[in-house]
Amino acid sequence: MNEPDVPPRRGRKSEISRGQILDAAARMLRRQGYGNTTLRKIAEVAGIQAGSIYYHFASKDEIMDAVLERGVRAVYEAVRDSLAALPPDTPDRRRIEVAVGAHLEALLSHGDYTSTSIRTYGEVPMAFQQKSQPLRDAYVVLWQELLAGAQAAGAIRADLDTHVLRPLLLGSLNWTVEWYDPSQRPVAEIAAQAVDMLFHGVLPTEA
Amino acid sequence: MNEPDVPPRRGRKSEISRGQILDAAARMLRRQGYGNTTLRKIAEVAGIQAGSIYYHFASKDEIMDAVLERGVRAVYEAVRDSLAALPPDTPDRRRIEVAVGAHLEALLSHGDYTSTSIRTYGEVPMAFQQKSQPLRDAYVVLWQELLAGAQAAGAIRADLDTHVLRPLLLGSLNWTVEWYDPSQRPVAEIAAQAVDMLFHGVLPTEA
DNA sequence: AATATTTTCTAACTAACGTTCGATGGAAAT
DNA sequence: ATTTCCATCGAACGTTAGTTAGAAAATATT
Repeated sequence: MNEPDVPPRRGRKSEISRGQILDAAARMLRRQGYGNTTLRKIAEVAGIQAGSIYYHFASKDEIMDAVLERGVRAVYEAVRDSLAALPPDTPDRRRIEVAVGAHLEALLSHGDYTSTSIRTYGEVPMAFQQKSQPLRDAYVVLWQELLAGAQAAGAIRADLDTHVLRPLLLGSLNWTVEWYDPSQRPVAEIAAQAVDMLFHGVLPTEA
Repeated sequence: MNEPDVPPRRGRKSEISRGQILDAAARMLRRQGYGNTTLRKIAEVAGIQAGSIYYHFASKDEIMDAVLERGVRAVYEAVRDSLAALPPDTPDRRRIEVAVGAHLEALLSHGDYTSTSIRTYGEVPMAFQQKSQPLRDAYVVLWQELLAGAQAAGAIRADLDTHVLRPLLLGSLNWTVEWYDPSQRPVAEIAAQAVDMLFHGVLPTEA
């Protein structure tokens, strides 16, 4: 019904169910949070029986792990790749602009995984916050180097602390998952105004 | 301990326990999220038995309600009062600066209630998101009027959409509950840089 | 067509949840 | 000293959570 046109020759239907379980889990996590997401509801959304989940995953935690990791990875790779695709001599301002756009686009257009990895991360047991921690750290480093590099090159004011600038900026972007409404504005418009404010501030240009 | 100086004559020890239960709930909610916060753990932290909670609250939901509402109210009133305390002729820039400072101060210094009302709101059942919704709406209106008024007075660039500016700004501030570390910097320093960035942007002042 | 393998279902188990309620201790009032 | 009322305890209830295991169905292999 919703399989790709070329069904895998040898016995891998399992992948399809596994994907549906993850999709259902990501959607439920995003909407109802960790506390109200039960295996039975996930199974219902995925169209199978609760017990059947255990053929694909060893535990509920393993599902959470998979969803969270996939979310962070999607954002991380989107930003990293969009930066890597730029010509080597791209000015720092442009690189920041691209990174902001890629981050927001991945967050808001790329399904439930990314939103969930932002919204749900703070409320899951520490035990499997740690599983995706290396990726999260790598992502922070990516931004930190981008901003610190820009500052060293003179593209960002020298009197700002990039260790404050970075979380303030990323917080502003991350929080969009709580309020952004696709029916109101395109993502690009949010990104454009965010970059505009970041660069020039909100005060009118004066004498 | 935290009562008014005139202890109630007749039998009001109940208030103390009630406060301890709320404190415990707020702390647990902040650290472990809604899903992993159980009545038995709250009772344990509060130093009483699980069943005893029901002498003070009718249900778990009532506790959540109380914690959430108290959190939003603290932030709302802190910002509202700090604005009301300003002289009537205070320029818009200064008013925004004060509001940002009050919001951050309430969020980061005022205990677990405010942080929880930010972090946990998105993951509780809609049924009692609605209880604190009026207050939340009022707070949004407060900011919206502050910013729109400033823009009308020419203190904010006319080409910015305050309906995008507001959530971007508040998101940046709200996200601090995820990363701010009191042992690193005072809150005022974060507030100062946030306002600086908001007003002037991060680009160097050029010719 | 028969067999072997992969996937799902059904039904149950245990633990923990929110909640209830009668018994119990201690402080205030008589 | 006795009574009254407030606050807590302790043990239990019904429900639902995550999880398990053997039977059954679906699919692939020969």
